[in-house]
Amino acid sequence: MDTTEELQDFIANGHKTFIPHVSMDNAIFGYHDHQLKILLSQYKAIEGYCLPGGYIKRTETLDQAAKRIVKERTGLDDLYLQQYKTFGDPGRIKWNEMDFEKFSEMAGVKHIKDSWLMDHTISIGYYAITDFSLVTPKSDLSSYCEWFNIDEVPPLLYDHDDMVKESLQALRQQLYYYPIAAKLLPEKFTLTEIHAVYETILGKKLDIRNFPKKLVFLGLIKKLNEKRNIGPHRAPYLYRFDMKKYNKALETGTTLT
Amino acid sequence: MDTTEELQDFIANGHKTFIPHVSMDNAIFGYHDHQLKILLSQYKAIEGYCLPGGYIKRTETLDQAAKRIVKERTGLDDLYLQQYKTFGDPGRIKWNEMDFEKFSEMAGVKHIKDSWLMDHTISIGYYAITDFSLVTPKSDLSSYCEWFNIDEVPPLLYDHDDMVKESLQALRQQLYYYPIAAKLLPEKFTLTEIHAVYETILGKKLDIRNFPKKLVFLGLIKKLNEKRNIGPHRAPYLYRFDMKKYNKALETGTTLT
DNA sequence: TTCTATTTGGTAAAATTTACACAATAAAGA
DNA sequence: TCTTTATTGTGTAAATTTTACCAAATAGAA
Repeated sequence: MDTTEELQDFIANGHKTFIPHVSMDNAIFGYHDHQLKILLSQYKAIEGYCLPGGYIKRTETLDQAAKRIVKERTGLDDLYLQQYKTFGDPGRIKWNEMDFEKFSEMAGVKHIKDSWLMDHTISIGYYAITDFSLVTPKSDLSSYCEWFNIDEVPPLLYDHDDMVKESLQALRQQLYYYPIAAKLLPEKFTLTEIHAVYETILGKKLDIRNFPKKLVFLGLIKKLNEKRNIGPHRAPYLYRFDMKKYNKALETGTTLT
Repeated sequence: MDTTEELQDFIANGHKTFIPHVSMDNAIFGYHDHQLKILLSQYKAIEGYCLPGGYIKRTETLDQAAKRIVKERTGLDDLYLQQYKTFGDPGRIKWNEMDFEKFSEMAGVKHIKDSWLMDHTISIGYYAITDFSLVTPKSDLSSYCEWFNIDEVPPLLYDHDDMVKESLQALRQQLYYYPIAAKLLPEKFTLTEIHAVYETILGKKLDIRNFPKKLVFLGLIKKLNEKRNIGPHRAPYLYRFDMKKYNKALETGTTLT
């Protein structure tokens, strides 16, 4: 939403387009060159950071909603997306009087408290991950948006600390099963690059010599007959993901380490 | 709900107590003596089976809601409960004219279609598991409830086939990490008994001699200085779960097979 | 006392994971 | 052209874990 009119219409009539009482908050992770970040947004009316979120259209699937909301913030279409948990404890959103006042003022709407937005709302959690160098976070009328290093995330509003913790846990687990790294690397990549993806996301060291063995043995990545010349030293071979093998491994349940 | 009055009040005023647009459907699994079953319910007004479900009170947490809904059907308090996925695709619930008519008639309410119940509703999925020999399924005014063998589940209404599939998958995965078997066995049990739990839930054979090794090695179960005399053959030792070790294993991420 | 049915302990083989060292080589600089 | 530098590629032995089995132990029935 970029104009006050749109926002006012959303407050007055959004419940006709969107499912009331149900929201979606997305943990959008970004990886690039040994760094893991997460996208946080800050409402202009309310002090503090939270995960970027939105509402679900009555006509779209949950996956579509997640994709749309993530695209609104990142401009990207092709990220790895996964539902991980739904949050709905009573009192998960706590606004004080000043929050209401500021929001009322910002939106130019009087009876905010009576709005469909202010009734008890659960939140479906998705996480996403992409290369953050491809993204210019998009702010809108009511919030700024910005990347934070994963170990420099400030305390967040509502139950969003939980969300970050649980989504990161889900991401780390699923890195072993799903071709997540494929969305974070160019089509052809070196072993050093994919090694860095795993080390950074998992937050621990992995032996560079042993790391590729199983990946190659299972056929999940394939060595190409090409090298990349990147400096005064031996040139690394390039590799590529084999999605067919990955899907087969998913079915049979074979897993890395 | 056991009376027509209660049902009518629920239809007219339920949205004040419960969160509208949000429901909960529970895959309640039952294990006993090599058998895995699931609890299905059949509306009296509507043809076909589905998972037992309910709505979430505005004052309770999601876990509390799941516990309450499961208790309504099983009478039990102490089952293993876990959220696994939320479902919310448009058109997930399809009622035809006859369904509306029958339900109207059963409830004695005219304008069912205008009710809060009939608006687009998402469903939070929990699964539960317990010993089915402890349970007498409770039916109520609008539905019967009954155990089905897991491999004899008929096609279900709505998106509930998906729910069974995904919840079973989650159960099987989590059996490796969480002390689920502890809720399915007496406090003291034999290796043969716990072996049967794993084989039955996972749906595959596990070598009886190798099976206990890791469980015992990790200290998750502890051998007692007691035997149980059950027939004309060597008496098996009894074992007990060590919950402290289990929780420690959960934190450090050690896993079975 | 013998027999039956089941449990238990143990061990060798196979598979997987871990630890670790040095040769190969692209290109920058002399 | 040769040397130097920084990184990548390959291989193997050791340690650990998993798998596949056999034979002894034993409670109670016959």
